[in-house]
Amino acid sequence: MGRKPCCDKEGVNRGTWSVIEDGILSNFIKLHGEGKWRDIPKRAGLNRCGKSCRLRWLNYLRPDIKRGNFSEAEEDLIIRLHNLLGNRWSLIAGRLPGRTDNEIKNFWNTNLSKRAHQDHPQNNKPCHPFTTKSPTTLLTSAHHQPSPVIRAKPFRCTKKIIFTESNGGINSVTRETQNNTTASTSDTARVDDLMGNDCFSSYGVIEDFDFDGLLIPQQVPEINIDDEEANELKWCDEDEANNLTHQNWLVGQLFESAEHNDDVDISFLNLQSDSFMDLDPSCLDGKV
DNA sequence: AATACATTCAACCGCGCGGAG
DNA sequence: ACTCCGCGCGGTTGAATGTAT
Repeated sequence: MGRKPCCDKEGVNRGTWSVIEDGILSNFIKLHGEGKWRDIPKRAGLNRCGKSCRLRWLNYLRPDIKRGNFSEAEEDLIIRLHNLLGNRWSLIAGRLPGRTDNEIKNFWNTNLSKRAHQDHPQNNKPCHPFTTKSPTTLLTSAHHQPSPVIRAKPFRCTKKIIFTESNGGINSVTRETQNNTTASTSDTARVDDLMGNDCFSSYGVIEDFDFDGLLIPQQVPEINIDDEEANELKWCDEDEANNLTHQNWLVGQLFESAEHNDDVDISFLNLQSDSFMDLDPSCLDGKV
């Protein structure tokens, strides 16, 4: 049985939206709100597909859309986030208020991807799949190939505590992520947790992982963490990080899975090259 | 001025996911 | 456990526009 089409394509307007159609859709959504996209064309009196209405509203008609050229700060953030997340445009757009995933995707494809290719011609591949190499191999190869892209993969952990810097003080945010926890977080929220509003400027400590000291002392020996902190992963701002390690390797990311709140993703951040590298899950088998 | 070619970006398309029943 | 449905996502297309010849 085939998939039911989103609408009857016969006799439905397609292509560029007219000013009148924009006005009808805007007014309808302002009055009745978003959602039920399949019903909106009929209710609003538009001869359009519901999907087309949704796209037009989200990408163009929403009042909070920011139009115009991307600033340097926005470009920089897009590049960093693309490094981290790959082609997950909706997630990237979630970090850029007023920008849509479609706009960012177009901007990347027409501008930034070319620049990235010029800067690192060997790294123009799309987001690579999660590797099965050993962590040691990963660390070694990452030094030679400084800009791999991570694909987040979940790891199970038992608990984490994150401290975030805010308004000059330290606010603590505690979350217990044990098996069968039902709390959920969006992808955007988890990126917020990890990156802060200023992208890598936050300071935090993540602790109580059942990693048995696997990661820090053995796989990232350059990091100055003593035995008592063997189960503690740190992430800091760049100045702090440069003071911490001669080779500028630092555990940089921990992702809470949106689907499984008891899982996290781990990657390493190379602060010299701003590149990320993920960790082979097999090394954690039986450890977590 | 006319034409060809390149670039941009709004819009479309198909697929996958999650919730409801 | 299964199907159906609505929604959102990422890849792709093609019309509009810009630039070169």
